[in-house]
Amino acid sequence: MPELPEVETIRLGLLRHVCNHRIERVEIRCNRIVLRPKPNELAAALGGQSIRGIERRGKFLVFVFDEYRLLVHLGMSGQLTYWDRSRKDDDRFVVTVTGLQQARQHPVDKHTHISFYFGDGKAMHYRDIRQFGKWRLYRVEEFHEAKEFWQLGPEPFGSAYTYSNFQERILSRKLPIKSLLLNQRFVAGVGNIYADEALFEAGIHPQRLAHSLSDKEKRRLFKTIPKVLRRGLRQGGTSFQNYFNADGEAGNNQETLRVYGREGKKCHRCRTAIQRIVVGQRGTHFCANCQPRRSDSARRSRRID
DNA sequence: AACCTTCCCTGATGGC
DNA sequence: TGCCATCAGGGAAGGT
Repeated sequence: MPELPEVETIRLGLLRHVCNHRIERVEIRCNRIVLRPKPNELAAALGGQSIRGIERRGKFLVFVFDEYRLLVHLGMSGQLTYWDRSRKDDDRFVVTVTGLQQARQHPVDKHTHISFYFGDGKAMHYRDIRQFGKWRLYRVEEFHEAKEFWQLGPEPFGSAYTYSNFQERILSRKLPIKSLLLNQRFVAGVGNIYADEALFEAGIHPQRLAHSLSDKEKRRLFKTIPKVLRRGLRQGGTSFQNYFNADGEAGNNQETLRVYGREGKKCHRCRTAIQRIVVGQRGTHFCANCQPRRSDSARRSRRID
């Protein structure tokens, strides 16, 4: 489940390896991955092109070519890794246990759907077990048609991420705050893990309706979103199942998580058992003591009563 | 418009 | 040991 920190980590790793590399040949083996234009057309377009840069917006990677922009969304289990003939493949790549395992570079297997071959024994492989990833190639002059990209909300580390805008767009929303956080048009790059973590840090119950948050709570949430994302980025991302960086190595952020994946374990802050519920069809983890169902102000007025 | 549900997919897991 | 049902989840599409 690559979210902003994972996608950014992959971007930085790939950039080191493939920037200004010329693609000699594109091999596309998938038949189900959402990919536009069709495989042979996409392969033909990118053959001979050089990767001028790699950018990121939310969970999208943008490969920059002279005449094209390639949007890649890794979905649930997409992996982009660099391959170099002079480095040894690692047959431990297929991971069955979560945690600290290292993947390293892997040979093409049945889940490796797309490969860029750069020549001289170098390549970039796209592997995607659940096939929820999406690839979309645009000519530069048609890139403005990429709705899913241009409709993204503000980048949490960018200048467009301001509190006045943030609170304004929460006001009228009557869905659980957790669901709003997962909406990429609200804030770009937040997924299930970091949504739970940000709500914990802000002390807000995930089922609280967005419009019911007090100004204090909104301010806390506004701050904790970039905070937990930055921490994830510093740790090289969260490796639970399928995330590995461009060199096939796991991240370390799973060890700093306060609630995600910690059902039944003790809250680091108050030692209450972490609970798991379902909100908007997504597994949601929280501490019932640190994240009360009632807002601060509601509890105050209740006390006055 | 906003919100909710269903669906896509494979591997891990647990019950029997 | 094996078989089968269930679960995980980002986001598009369809329904209310």
